[in-house]
This record gives sequence, structure tokens and C-alpha cells, in this order.
Amino acid sequence: MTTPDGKLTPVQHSIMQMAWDAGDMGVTVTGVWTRMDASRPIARTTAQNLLDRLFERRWLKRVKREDGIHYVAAVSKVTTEKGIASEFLDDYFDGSASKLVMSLLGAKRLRKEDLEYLRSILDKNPPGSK
Amino acid sequence: MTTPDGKLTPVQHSIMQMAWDAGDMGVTVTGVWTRMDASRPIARTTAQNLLDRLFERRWLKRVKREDGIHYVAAVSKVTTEKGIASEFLDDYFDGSASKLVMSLLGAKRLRKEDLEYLRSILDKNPPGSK
DNA sequence: CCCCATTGCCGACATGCGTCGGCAATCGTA
DNA sequence: TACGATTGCCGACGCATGTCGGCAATGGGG
Repeated sequence: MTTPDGKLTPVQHSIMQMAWDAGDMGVTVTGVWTRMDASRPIARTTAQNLLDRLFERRWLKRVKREDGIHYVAAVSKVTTEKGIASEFLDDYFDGSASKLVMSLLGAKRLRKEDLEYLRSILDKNPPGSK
Repeated sequence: MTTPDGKLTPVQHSIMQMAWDAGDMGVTVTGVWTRMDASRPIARTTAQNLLDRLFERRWLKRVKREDGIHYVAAVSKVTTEKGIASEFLDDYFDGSASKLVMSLLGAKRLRKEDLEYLRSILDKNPPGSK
């Protein structure tokens, strides 16, 4: 039960991203507000609530410091993204990574660098039996 | 405007899946209800509303036939899945397919068949420069 | 022909999310 | 010291979603 609740929406994920980038330092309401406001104008209380709800759902930890309240990521980015990718696979691609990659290929979302990179990963993986 | 609105939740996607499987025949409220009820007990009106809202959002077309109302997929599965995969990539992996595949790899969601399949895809792709 | 099962549809609910206004406390500077 | 800006927090909204009950119409079997 020290595990986060539920899934992350895109907005929520973007906030977690800021928290991960900030490391132990954590983020503040004003900090998040400012950065979000850059793209789409947002009220300060909006950032506030987003942060608070993420805290209630145990995605963030609250740390009171001299200069105000900081929110620190409670789960690692790597762990979280494994979960996100896995759930997505199960929810929309029948758990088949191949199907997902094929759709990505069809959508032309795999650029040459991606292909080369994937090849390098594949090249140093479990003995390709064949 | 003959384009569907918004994204599909997992439940909604599972219904679209039934519609795609049914092809031109389409699905009926009772049919969807029965199949959903198999996993988790659901009221008939729940299936009804799910179908109706998907219709309002232009994911399904309504076809009145002698034996009742049928709902037929209004968009192809292939097109839809390209979109789903693309949006997911942008929303959670910074648009980078490589990052996504790495998470899948870390989550051990790429089985041997997947790796072999990916290799075969890579093998017949744009002249790997360099 | 009548009754009951099926079908279609309307309205409603609890929840979560993104969004905000307003208020009280605090703090730095003029 | 006094005042304006900053910070923390509560309550609320509109909307989408999954869920359901109830009712009217339709139709097939006894």
C-alpha cells in the first residue's frame, strides 16, 4: 500500500516528469504552475490541485522545507514507465508487443535512428536462437 | 467531422474490438452485453449506453435491420490502432519509439518471438546506411 | 387473443479529472 | 511598521465515464 493508485493521465504524467527531472529536490506549486503556464495558461490553484491529488494517490511525497512545500516523486521513472507500457500493451494490443510495433511502423513513427537503435539493442540480446 | 471524437478507454476499446471482429454484420446491444457479462457481470443498459455514446462520438454507425439495431465500426481497426499507438507515444514517451521499446524490454514484455519478429522487420527495411 | 420476454430509450448516480475563485496566513520591502 | 505580493488550502464547477433502474413498445408462443 505504499504503491501509487491507478493510472496517470497525460497531464498527470507531465507533472511526474517534472518531479523526476527535479530528483530529490522536488517541485513546488509555483514551479509547476510556471512551467505548465508556458504552454497553456493555467491558474495557480490548478497546479496546486494536480499536485495535491497526485500526493493523495501516493505518486508524490510532500516535504516541508524552509522555503515552502516540495513534492518529490515517490516512485522511480523507470519502474513507472515499465508499468505504463505494460498496461497499455494489455489494454490496447492484446499484450502483443509485435502488434504494437507494427502499428507504430504503419503510422511511420519509427524513424531511421529508431530502427538503428533497435537493431543495436537486438544485437546484444539473448542468444538469438533462430 | 466524419472523424471520431476523442480517445478510447480500455472498456470502449474492447467494444470496438467486438465491432471490428463482427465486420459489416455489426454487433447488437444484447450481443455486447452477453459477451461483457461473461467477464464481469453488467446490466444490459450499461452495454446499451456504452454503444450509444460510441455512436454519438462517431466511432460506430447505427444500422436498423429487420432483427433490430446493429452497431457497425465506422473506422478501420488498422487506422485506429495507428492513432492509439501514436498518441500514446507522444503522451508518455516523448514521441520516442525507442524509449517505449526499452521500457517494454525492461518490463520483460518482449518475448523471444517478438524479438525475432522485430529482427525480421528490421532486416527488410530502408537500406541501413552507415 | 393475451401474456410475458425481449428490446429500445430516458434519466440518474457516483467518481475522477481539469479547472477555477476566494480567503487566510506569511513574508519581504518600502 | 504597514502594505502588497506570495503561498497554502477549501470548496466548487462542468464534463466524461461506467453503472444502473424503470418504462413503453414490440412480438412470438400458448
